[in-house]
Amino acid sequence: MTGSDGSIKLDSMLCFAVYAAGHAFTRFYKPRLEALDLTYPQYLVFIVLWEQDDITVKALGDRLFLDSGTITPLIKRLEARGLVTRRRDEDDERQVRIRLTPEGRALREKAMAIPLQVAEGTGMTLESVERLRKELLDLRDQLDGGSRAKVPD
Amino acid sequence: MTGSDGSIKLDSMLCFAVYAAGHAFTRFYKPRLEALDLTYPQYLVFIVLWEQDDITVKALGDRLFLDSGTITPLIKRLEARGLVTRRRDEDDERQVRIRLTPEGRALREKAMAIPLQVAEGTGMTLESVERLRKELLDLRDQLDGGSRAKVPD
DNA sequence: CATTTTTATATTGTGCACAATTAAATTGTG
DNA sequence: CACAATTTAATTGTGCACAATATAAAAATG
Repeated sequence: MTGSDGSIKLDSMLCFAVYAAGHAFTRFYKPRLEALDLTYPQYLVFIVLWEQDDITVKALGDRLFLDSGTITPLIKRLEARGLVTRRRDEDDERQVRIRLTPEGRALREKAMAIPLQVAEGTGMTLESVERLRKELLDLRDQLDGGSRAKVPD
Repeated sequence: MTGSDGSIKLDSMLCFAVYAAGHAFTRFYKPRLEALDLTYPQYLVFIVLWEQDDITVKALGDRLFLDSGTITPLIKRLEARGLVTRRRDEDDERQVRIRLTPEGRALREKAMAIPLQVAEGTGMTLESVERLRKELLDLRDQLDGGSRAKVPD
């Protein structure tokens, strides 16, 4: 992270490598998501909804590590396009449940081609992808779990 | 990336691991950058400027993989706070050169403590940090270099 | 050397991302 | 049960991130 003189070196910083790789992924996805007319974060929301329909804003946020300030407007844009519906839970009116419309469900077919393109785009083997993914998962847990994980209060 | 039924699984996607780790880093840096009153992207700009002062907007963008649409307003905010100056290059008036003010240069002292905190925050050895960093660098190059690197036009 | 082409920066508009705040519903507690 | 504390979403405001476009300067071309 620092040179021998104590200076901070961009090229040796892990955070910058993560930051730049993230942008590269977004750029890579952009043309592939144009057929679906989705942004990358919107695509992630659909992946969650295709896995589990009828989910609350809270659960969606927990899954994607995003809060309502990000999710609410994103979902409203999808709702305006008729891809999802938003409805208050009848038993707990604090919660808003997100559901796929038939149109939103149908997007899944168009999306099926993308994972292969991404796999090819990374130029990595399935094994090295899996290893890297796991390392990043541990890193994330370390960074926002911190010491709490080891010493619970 | 996909399950045996062809479904897309968030938990097996490398892109999401990168995305989530990036947000975790930003969250991790936030309280540490409060003493400098800088955002994470602003901090990256200063790291470049501390390495090489008197740099053009273009060169800064190349270094951080950002375009003028991102950098120009960011720099203007730093200029408004008296941390940097912007001036057209005399020999090539298309270019704008960014320079540190004494105040901007002084921030470096306050920043020196951060790298160690981050190193501790990751909970990783220097070797594994370096290995992961390099893998992400290759991934980034693959993703936005693509096949062009091998077959130039 | 006039004209095209390229390069560098700025601007506008859209969409995240998140802190801080607000509002409403639910849960916990005396 | 009353009332405090917690939970869930939405809202407001700030700051990236980037596509598309505009503008001006410099370089390339015939």
